[in-house]
Amino acid sequence: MSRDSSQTRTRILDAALSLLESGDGNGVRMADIARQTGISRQAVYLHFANRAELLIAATRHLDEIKGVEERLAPSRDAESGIARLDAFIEAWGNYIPEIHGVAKALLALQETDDAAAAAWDGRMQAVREGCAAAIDALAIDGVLSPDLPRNQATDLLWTLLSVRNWEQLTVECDWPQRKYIEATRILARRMFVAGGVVP
Amino acid sequence: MSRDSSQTRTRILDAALSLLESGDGNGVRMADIARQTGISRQAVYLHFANRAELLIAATRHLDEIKGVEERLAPSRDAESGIARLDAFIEAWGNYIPEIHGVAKALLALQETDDAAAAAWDGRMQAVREGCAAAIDALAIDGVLSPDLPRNQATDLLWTLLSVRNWEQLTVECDWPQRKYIEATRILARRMFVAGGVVP
DNA sequence: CAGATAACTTGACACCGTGTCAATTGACGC
DNA sequence: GCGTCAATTGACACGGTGTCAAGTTATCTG
Repeated sequence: MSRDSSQTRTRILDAALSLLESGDGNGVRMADIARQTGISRQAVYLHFANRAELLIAATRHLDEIKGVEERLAPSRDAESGIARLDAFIEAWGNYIPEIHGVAKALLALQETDDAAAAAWDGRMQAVREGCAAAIDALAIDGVLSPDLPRNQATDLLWTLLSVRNWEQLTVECDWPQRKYIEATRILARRMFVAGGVVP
Repeated sequence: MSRDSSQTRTRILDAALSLLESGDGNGVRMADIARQTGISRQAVYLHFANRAELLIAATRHLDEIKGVEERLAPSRDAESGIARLDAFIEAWGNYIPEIHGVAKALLALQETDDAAAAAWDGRMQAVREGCAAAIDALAIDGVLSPDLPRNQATDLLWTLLSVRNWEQLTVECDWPQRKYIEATRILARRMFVAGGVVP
């Protein structure tokens, strides 16, 4: 079974991910991925039509490996709205560093490639739904800050939790991951919870 | 004086800016800029060593045209810390849309080009200083939220005011500019002002 | 066992955008 | 007239993506 197509496919994806995670993420060429996989550059094109498609598949592959779904379960099971907000921030905020390499590559591709833009957009919409659910949970509890319409609050939370913001605070400003989570949680509480309760 | 070098230089910069402002900002090639200027592609290279240098010069040129300094004056002249924070958010927040095209191009270049990265970093450090001054003004007034060290508060405000966040809220979420300013101001107040006063 | 099938290889090539080089033109001042 | 300098034309190298064609090798099937 050394000639199994789907096996080579996952080998390519694994190779791509390892290169994207280590390294800057931007300088990963098709030839690099091929070399890392141990096949010819052209063979990569037998499995993926182009670079964008490969990167998109890589993010899906990464999600499977990392298990996003299970990570988000606690936030869905939270009892109160505030607990849900906290759990979501914690789950997503701690997920970002693990996907950062791939995210950055996809983010860079976004400007020039429609497929990549669509793929990234899809993933971000999923995050947005998580934000919306958290905001809704606050609203149901009656603790959502009254001056903010739900969808606006969702937009804001979503923006707050962007990969770029994580990048700026941890990479640029050298914050440890814990502090990032802490600050984001406080910021969200003060912004979205009526009365601005601080833990 | 039709053969004045510096005059052609500014014509190139003007052309580059007009292309960057309209259009996506990313798909602006050297040939496009040359055509828009009305000269040959090679002539552009007589004035700028490479694309990065041209874009950097374009941002400086833009700052001159738009007059950043004058815009920031009100925030420096503010009486109270809170007034200063508000004025700074307003000044910078309303400046972003005007520089957005160039900013985006420079931001995209950042990953691959060191000079572009340095140029962008320089501008962002200037913004950071504005943030630091606003936070300091709050601290002097004794109204800075006590659980936040000054430099951390500065990092946070700086992140809040990033071009990416503006982009996400206005372009992605379709917020009108006014609402962006409003929400950012509220967010900043609740986060940084002790007691979380809302205007 | 023959032969089809599919994965993969090698090598060449087109395309695009950046940047470089050389030879030439034309306006200007001295 | 001569040098200078902006600018032009045209060619070309480079790097990265994507394509194409021909050949190899292993596995399944009749």
